[in-house]
Amino acid sequence: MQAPAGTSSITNVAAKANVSIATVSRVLSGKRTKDDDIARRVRAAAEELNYSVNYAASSLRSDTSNTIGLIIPSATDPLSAHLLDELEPTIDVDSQQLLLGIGQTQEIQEERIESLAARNVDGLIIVAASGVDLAATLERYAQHMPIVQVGGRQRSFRTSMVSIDDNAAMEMSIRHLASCGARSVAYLAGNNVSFESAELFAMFHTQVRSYALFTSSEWNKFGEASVQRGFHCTMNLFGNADALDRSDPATAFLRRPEALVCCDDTVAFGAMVALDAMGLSVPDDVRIIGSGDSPLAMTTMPQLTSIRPPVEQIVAESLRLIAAGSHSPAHITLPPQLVVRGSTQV
Amino acid sequence: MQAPAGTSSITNVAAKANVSIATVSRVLSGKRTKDDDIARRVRAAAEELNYSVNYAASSLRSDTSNTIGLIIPSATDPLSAHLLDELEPTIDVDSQQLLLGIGQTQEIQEERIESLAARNVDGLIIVAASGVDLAATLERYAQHMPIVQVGGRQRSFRTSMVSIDDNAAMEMSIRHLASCGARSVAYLAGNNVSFESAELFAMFHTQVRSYALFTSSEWNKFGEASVQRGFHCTMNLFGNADALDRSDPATAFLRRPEALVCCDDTVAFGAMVALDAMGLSVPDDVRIIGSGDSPLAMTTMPQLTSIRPPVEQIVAESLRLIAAGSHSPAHITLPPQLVVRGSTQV
DNA sequence: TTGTATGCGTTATCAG
DNA sequence: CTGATAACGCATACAA
Repeated sequence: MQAPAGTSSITNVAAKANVSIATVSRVLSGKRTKDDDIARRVRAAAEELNYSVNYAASSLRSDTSNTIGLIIPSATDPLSAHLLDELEPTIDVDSQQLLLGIGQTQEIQEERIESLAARNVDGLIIVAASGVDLAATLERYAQHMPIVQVGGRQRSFRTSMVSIDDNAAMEMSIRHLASCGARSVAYLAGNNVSFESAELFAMFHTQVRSYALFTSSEWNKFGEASVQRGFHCTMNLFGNADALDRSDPATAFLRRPEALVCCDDTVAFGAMVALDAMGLSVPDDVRIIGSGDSPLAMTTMPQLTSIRPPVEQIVAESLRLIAAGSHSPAHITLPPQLVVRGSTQV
Repeated sequence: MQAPAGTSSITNVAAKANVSIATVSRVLSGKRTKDDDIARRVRAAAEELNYSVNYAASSLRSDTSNTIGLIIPSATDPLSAHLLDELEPTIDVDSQQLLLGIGQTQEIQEERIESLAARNVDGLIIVAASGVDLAATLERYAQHMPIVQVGGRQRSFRTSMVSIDDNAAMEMSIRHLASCGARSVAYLAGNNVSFESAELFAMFHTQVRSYALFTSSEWNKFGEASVQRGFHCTMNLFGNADALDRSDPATAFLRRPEALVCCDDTVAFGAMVALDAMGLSVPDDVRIIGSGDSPLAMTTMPQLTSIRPPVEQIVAESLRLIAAGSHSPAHITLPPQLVVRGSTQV
């Protein structure tokens, strides 16, 4: 029967191994290189007593909490959920732990930053909620702990930033659509309050021109990321085009898009439902690209081509920057991956 | 300019307020009732110095970490995500923090339990991954900290349990379908390796009989929770029934179900796509009920009726049990809610 | 009610 | 490399 953790302290281990507590501390924390009889005795004693360090004491003395903080807007936010799933197993290997804060608003996110800073986390990773600017608050803490912002645009020279290259994603998307034979394309863009959406909207037009595709100002709308929005936008786009098509099939692609770029997978789902309802075929009549690579993207018919955020690299880079400390902030931009599936290819 | 947290300790506050550190500690921790000049001076000094307690020291001294642990199988698991979003703001109000562990397998979940126990969390909430039995591991720690298991079936008299009354959900579902005019019903059940699925399968049949509905053993299948599974099962169920229907419309409901109960919303999504593809109408021809009340349930056409887990109550009860301590474990079963939407009602 | 003094378990320092 | 000891910041028993 094992003794429960917390029952025994370093003193018990020291006694059992016939060494001083200092030696036990050194052996178990790896600050002692040799692997002689003493080291073995200490490890054996610790094992037998089921000893594990008291983190409170360790943290108090060494001023490092073996804890990293993560702040996200919501666990139902796909990017945040993926980050969580990727981050947790990655950090736990070297016996660190994850302290989580969740908040959608500027006020709550700032509150969480302060809470986690008060906990003396060894590093802080933040996914800012849409429309929230944390630069001022973060700068106040940047000298005391490494801070990594994931996504977003606010630039600070005191905090690190790991962001996703959405422009590259747009380029990849348009290039792919062109190579699939699409001659015209529409963009169901994100919410227009955000600067990012506007920038992507411009990038869309740049790339469309660059690949000599056609688009129309009437096709491209800002809006929320929901299935319903995708459905309604698509119904409006294609709803009364059928009659026109018959007039001249050769120029039909000028009256309705042969491809849809969606700001989000859910929008793409709605679009696919609408196209199905109108008897249009994906990908033969219309090619569709989503964004986020949600698990559901693989479960539609056909499966949805989607932009996958580089979560593994984001996590790896964030942890690297945190390990590097707060005195070497860096701004890193990572390209996402275009996962090609049936919605753009036969 | 505010001084960053962690710069000043209780000693600084005591000096500035002209009192002893003991008094500061008592005032700030609320163990001193009066609100006289001393209390005001202390609070003012703390505010001015932007003081916040050193949790490591506090934890070491008082043997309580002001931290509660949560272990979930994955952040992309809908129930876990909802739990996170509900739990985090609820606990943070009294300045506790959330330590998160994620693991899909027995081994990893046990590892997380041990890690969090070593961190001396004030309480542990666990969503066991499907097919994982943590009873043995949990019992080892149950005397040292309050443990609440959410969902699942393993019963232990040392740990608390808050579970969802799936049987009640099934009863509500079948009753609702009967009241909507369905005469026959099929069940796209969950994975058959789990005891819960088998029990629910039995409950389905009991309720179907109780409401005098018809079902067929060929209709009801175990399977995974995915859109594709829902799609294929539904295609098989209805695919070749059209020809038969014309033979005798009065008994058509014996050859194909007029309602579908799905173990998961994703399965229901797949079923809706399949029905749409076959030209069958929801809810006129077939009524559909999902489970989980995922955000996407509101974005289908028509919107999906679904079983919503009582997340708010789960969180409230879990925290109550943790506050009550480890010496009063309880088993609580909470009824879910049937959210009626367009997929079962016109 | 207030202040003084002790100890929580660990790591850092320093002398051997 | 090892051991003895100080110090981390706080909460609390105890004395005033």
